[in-house]
Amino acid sequence: MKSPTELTELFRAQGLKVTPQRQCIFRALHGNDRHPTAEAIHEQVTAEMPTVSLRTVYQTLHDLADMGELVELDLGTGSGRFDPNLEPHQHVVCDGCGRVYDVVVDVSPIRTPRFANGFRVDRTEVVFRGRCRACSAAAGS
Amino acid sequence: MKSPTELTELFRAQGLKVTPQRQCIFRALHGNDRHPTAEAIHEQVTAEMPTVSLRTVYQTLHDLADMGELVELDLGTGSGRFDPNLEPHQHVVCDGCGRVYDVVVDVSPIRTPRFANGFRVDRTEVVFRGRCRACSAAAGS
DNA sequence: TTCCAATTAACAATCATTGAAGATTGGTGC
DNA sequence: GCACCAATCTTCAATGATTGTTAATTGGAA
Repeated sequence: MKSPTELTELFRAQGLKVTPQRQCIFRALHGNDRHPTAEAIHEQVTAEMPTVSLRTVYQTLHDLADMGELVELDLGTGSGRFDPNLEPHQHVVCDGCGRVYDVVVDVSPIRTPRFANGFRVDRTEVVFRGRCRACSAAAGS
Repeated sequence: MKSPTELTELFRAQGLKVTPQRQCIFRALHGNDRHPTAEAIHEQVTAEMPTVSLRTVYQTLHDLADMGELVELDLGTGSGRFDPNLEPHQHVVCDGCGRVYDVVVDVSPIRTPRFANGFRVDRTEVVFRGRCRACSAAAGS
């Protein structure tokens, strides 16, 4: 994702308004590697601007995703997550607490299958699932 | 997933009751490679037994998943899906219609990363996303 | 046939997300 | 600076998937 300053310019260039709410959301996302949910961003934003609605957060998050500045993730943790990291990378998901971490692994050795039925593969996702140390200890086993 | 007959024995052996509802659900799942949602199974089941509730379908599906006879999938298509195919395989998901297909690809060349933070990886999922022929045509591009 | 724990159906409730509508406000043009 | 209008905001209702609760029903062992 671009920096808040660059996003401001980008929004203006597209005829979109740069509201204080949006700027606050930009800041909450910038450099955020926690794969936040809309709810998480909303909490962070309302700490600074208590009146911002969850609806506005969803709206802006989707706007950014549509512009390609964010990637929306559905990793089966119950709610959508937003990733400002646009570099090629994979995700590690804890089955216990749902936390998501980044990893960079070379997935090029996976040969993309070709399908007789004309399915066109756009992208290959690799997800590593397991338990973080804390959840591993908590769950026993 | 085991056959309906084997599941009947398995349930009895575990002190669980084998009701007509459950047997009907077993049959709906047996050999089903469509990665059905609970809703889809419910439709199939009510065609035969109109009074079976969606709640019962969810319950039985989760019971089977807990017993390891089904794998619950969350592929970001809006609702959970259930896969009776217990062989190692991967999924192909259409971004347009949400349909899910199976593929077998060798994922062994992916080296499971080791983490300094003690994260223990249990399994590696590979998902191919794109569009089936019909959705590809419909979306243009 | 009896009996009880397991199961069921019905219904309310939850959670994440989206739709709608009226009030507010960036920011361009004067 | 000021007016104006489309873009944006908040509020609140609605949706869809899933789960909790409870009272009634029913497998299947004794």
